[in-house]
Amino acid sequence: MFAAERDGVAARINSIERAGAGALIQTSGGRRMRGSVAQQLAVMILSGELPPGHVFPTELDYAEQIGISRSSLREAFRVLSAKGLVESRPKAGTRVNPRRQWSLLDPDLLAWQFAAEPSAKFLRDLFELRLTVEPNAAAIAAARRSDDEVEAMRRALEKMARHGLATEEGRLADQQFHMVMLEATRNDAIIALASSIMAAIAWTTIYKQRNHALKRDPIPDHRLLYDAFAAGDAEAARHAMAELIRLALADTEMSA
Amino acid sequence: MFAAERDGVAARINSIERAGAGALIQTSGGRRMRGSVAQQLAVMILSGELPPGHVFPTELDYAEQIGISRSSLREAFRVLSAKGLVESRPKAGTRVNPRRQWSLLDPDLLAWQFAAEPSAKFLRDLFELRLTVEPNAAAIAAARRSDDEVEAMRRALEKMARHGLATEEGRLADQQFHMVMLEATRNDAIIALASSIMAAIAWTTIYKQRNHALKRDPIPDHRLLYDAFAAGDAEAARHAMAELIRLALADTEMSA
DNA sequence: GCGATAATATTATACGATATATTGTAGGAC
DNA sequence: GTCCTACAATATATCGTATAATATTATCGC
Repeated sequence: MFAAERDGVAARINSIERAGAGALIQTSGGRRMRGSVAQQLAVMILSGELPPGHVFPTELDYAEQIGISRSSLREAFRVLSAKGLVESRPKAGTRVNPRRQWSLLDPDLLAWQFAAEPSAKFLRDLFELRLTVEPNAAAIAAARRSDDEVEAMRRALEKMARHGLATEEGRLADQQFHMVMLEATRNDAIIALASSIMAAIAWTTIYKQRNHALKRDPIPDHRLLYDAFAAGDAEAARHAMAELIRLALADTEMSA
Repeated sequence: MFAAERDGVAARINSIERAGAGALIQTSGGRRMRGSVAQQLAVMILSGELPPGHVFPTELDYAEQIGISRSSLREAFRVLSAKGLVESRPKAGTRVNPRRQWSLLDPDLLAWQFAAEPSAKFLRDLFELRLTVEPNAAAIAAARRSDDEVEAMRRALEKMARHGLATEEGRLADQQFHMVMLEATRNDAIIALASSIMAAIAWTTIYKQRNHALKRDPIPDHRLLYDAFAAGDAEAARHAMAELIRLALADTEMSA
């Protein structure tokens, strides 16, 4: 009832990557309570405004400074700490961790990165990781898929072709297409990784697409992948997925 | 000063995967404060004792029930929420999320999984992910490595050969060997992923090895990988890394 | 100058009170 | 009879303060 009122795109992405990560995502919509401290702090850290080694003021001071209670600030710090961004120690204060300890692939961190215009370098890194993981995942999936999954992908592909990626329904079908394939790997680790990266990258592709619509027709790549998947041809699936990702990368770079 | 007093192995692993993830890890050493609620709850959820959909008692009741303050319980819930394990909503209470929303690759979650004897299925999934990611990472690294990194890996390999994997120093050198290679990829996303998985898997291999020491000599595999890396031969590096992981998998399965 | 010890600042935890949001229910309109 | 609207109950969200634990820092003694 209220989710539908929000920006459809943002709401959907959120629901894909995490049906609701507590108060933080909820407030990211814009209005609602005045919290969202964790997100704001995270963005400041990720953007480099608060560099590694930076020590925050004491909890009491900082809470007053940003106008929230100490309890709320502490809970925000706990969230950031859980994602490896900061670390709190008695007497020493709370400080920003070195980048190496950040959980960069955490769904929330990914979302927050993209909320603050990710660096081109990081985007390339993500695509390189996709190019590393997903073709192999497609090969595994093709070898293990069930007939039900083939059918589910066929339906998703059909819906995608009917609506096109310019519509909400079409993009949803696209996500479903990839999600079914991921689940066919029967590998929870791969599913967790690929789904969050995909959701994060969907952010950019979608919001870039607002300016100038995608010219290329994405259906042929997907159909090739589907055919390999349906045939259970692992190598063909690997190749088709790699090609699909390369095209997606080219699309985002072209529009950058 | 205090870290050295703890169990060397556990302390090192912790420091590798995250130099100190707040109070939670600290308490996992055994003593210290009576918190560690987040870890205990996480283990219960990961082990299936608290299945998805389970709703916790109200914060007031539950805090009293487990003997901590409501503030502490809330902070613990925030940590779990940040990792996608639970979700809290006014009036509805705090409930366990469906597995699909768990951040399985989070360093802490991995550590906690392994603390509670991970399922064989999950271990296989992780190795399959490693087999997907790391060979390609090795290939990328070989293409981009600097001479300094070759030198650093040579030293690590040498130290590893001198001490053997039965010693603390030898295992540390092993970790360094792999870490240098990962950093040579220049890809933050790949580094974040592979390092946390490696750290998690080191848990099992180490503690299994306490029972019956590893018979196989790991140096030859590593030397092959090093040679490919030093020569900048991407394909050879890919192949060597895949072989190395397969052997590691065979070791853990043999001892299982 | 160095080491042990005490002082101190800051986080960690605890507790009670208030604000706020969501859900479930009841009531009314069509 | 079904749907929508308004309201109330309840649980989380936030707040403010007090106490305990602890790591750093400084001081004192050797």
